[in-house]
Amino acid sequence: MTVARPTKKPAAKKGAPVPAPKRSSGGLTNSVGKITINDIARLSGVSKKTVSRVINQSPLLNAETRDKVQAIIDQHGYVPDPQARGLAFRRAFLIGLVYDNPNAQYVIDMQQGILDAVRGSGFELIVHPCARTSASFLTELKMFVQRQKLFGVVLPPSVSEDVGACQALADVECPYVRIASIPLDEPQNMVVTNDYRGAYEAALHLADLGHRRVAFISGPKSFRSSHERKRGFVMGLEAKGLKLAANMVAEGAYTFESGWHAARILLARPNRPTAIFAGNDEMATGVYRAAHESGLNIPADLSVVGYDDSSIAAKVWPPLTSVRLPIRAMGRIAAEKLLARAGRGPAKAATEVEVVPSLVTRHSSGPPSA
Amino acid sequence: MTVARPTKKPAAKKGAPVPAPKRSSGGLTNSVGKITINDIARLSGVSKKTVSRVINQSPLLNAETRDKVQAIIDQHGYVPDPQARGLAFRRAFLIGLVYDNPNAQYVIDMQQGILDAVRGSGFELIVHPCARTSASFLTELKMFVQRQKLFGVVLPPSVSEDVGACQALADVECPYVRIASIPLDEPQNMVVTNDYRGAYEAALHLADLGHRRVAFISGPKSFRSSHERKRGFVMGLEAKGLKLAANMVAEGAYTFESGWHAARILLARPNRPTAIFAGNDEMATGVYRAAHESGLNIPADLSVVGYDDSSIAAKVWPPLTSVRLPIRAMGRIAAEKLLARAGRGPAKAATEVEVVPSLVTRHSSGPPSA
DNA sequence: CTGAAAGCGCTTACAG
DNA sequence: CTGAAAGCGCTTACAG
Repeated sequence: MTVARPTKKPAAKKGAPVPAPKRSSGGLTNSVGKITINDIARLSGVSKKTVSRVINQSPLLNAETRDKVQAIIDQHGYVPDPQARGLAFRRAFLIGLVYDNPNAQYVIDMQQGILDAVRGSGFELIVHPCARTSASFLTELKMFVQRQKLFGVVLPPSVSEDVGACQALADVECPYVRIASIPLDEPQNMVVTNDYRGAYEAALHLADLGHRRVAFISGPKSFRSSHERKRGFVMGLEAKGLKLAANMVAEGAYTFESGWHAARILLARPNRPTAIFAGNDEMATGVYRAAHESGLNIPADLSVVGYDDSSIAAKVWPPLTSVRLPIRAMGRIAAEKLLARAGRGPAKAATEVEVVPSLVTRHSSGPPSA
Repeated sequence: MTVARPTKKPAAKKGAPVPAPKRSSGGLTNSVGKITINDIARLSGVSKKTVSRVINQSPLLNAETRDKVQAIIDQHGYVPDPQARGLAFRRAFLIGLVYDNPNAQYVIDMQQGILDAVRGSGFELIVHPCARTSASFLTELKMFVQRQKLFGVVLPPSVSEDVGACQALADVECPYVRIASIPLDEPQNMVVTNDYRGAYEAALHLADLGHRRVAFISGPKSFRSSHERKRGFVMGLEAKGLKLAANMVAEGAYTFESGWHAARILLARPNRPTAIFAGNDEMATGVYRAAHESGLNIPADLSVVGYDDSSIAAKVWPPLTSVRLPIRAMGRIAAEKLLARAGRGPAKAATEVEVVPSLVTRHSSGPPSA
């Protein structure tokens, strides 16, 4: 049977000892004609089932047998075919990233983090942007996950807050990890970002600088983080004996334009704020725009603090003070949790769940001039 | 055989006509117990091979038979298992995006474009960031592609310019499409971005505004686009009777910091430029920083033009004039070319290859004050 | 134009 | 602790 295959590999067929294959340059790429579990079985003189046991690290396996087979595997640089394995397992070795997030840097960082976690495990990352508001969102999500038989999916905000999506995934028995401000689910399904704390820090920072009249631009109500960041900010101010006045709050949509618009409104209020905390960096840059238009100097006339510490924060002028989230690490932890389900990866991944935001002080915040 | 499977689907077993399955809400998700090619074959009273012919749109097939089978397929919302299909085809239904690009928005847009192209085709996108400078780059690339049996890969700059990477892909017989400034390969393997033209436009724009003393910050020499953008800029200036002085050129690295540094050097030259064309937006924001530090007002004292029209362009102050590349469309075209290889997708995709950059005029460019 | 057999490369029961 | 058989859901020759 193997005979008929148009393999480019030399010899190595017909049982019996074979000369170690020429491992040219890299040593890992023994040309195109791929070596299979059957080859390894024959070469090590065991059944393919036993090779399979070695691959899957079955515990009930003679150490000697294991080592012998492993040696052959290493020698030939054999790697099992994920497709065939997936077909037999009825599950693909693919992690999905389902996102609905306008922040490109956030998504890219998260992708990197997931890939950090799967490196060397044979898993790969498949991306799936989506529109939560679309009528076919849930149907498409189910289709995607079912069809690809995904091993699991990572859900960053705001998909992570979508109850329907999580229910849909549960329906098709697809493991998921949600990344959100607060624990919305069992620990093994969560990475908590503690937005409350980040916003709390931002409040202390502004209060310590001497600001008394501060404003807040929230994200959309549909985002959990909007509420958490507001709550943390309010609590932080209170800890310093300050209050967030009702007319010092405006709702944005986590976009540049919405931040701009909201800031215009806040700056037009009688007794305008000397500092604005924006729910994310995108909106903070919108605040910059409004300040420029009003002839306000940052930070002399107006202090601005953002959230996310996205790549834009260091590039605007003046550089933006912002709350940093370890996004890449969050992606890594989320993927590790998924792998932990399969007994791969550290077991503690199932419980490690918290991530701590930290304030990065730059030049957009300073003492009030008045 | 099918009997033993713990399917949740009702009836529909044991040959013979069956009641149409309850297509609940969406109609597409008939629960977990997946329907297979065998079910369709039995239900339509043909062999599975014939069903396979319908799936793969075989031309030599009785129209009547085809319609009958297709009806059953539609009725049950049957979708072939990509894993099983891939195993038999010896090729996965996955498109890879192999990138080494620091611009997050660029990568995200490209991903979106690729997904635009594969929508409904059953293909999915798998992402693979890489480090071209890493010693194991080529080995890892080969491993990745071979192991996943990728259907094809899309290569944006600068991986697209890597001869070794293309050779490696050819070695493992993996189709690829390169996105680059100029035709580096056969048309079916290329999407050409015509950077020359975009830079030419930028030159005309600045010359028309009345600038005589203009400067250029190039990308790294290792990027083809660096040379093309410079060449186009020089030619554009020449068309207006201007020259790019040797001391008005600085080399950057397509990063914020490098743009900042290069601009400092250029602005310190005797008889400083009244306009700077940066090789990309990242570097243009660096120019902004340098201008701020020198107390130079944009555009009154210094005009700035960028390249890419990335999302940051509209958010900095003043909004940045930049050359726009239709990145999402580029991704779509690249993926279409890959699908065209399989007879899927429009045949013209094999030849359509050019993309046209366009200048987006904002407020960072104006007439020189002096 | 259509089908029965063998196979893609792996794993899951089931024996021993 | 190890193996022979059957199977995952599809397709490729090979017949007819």
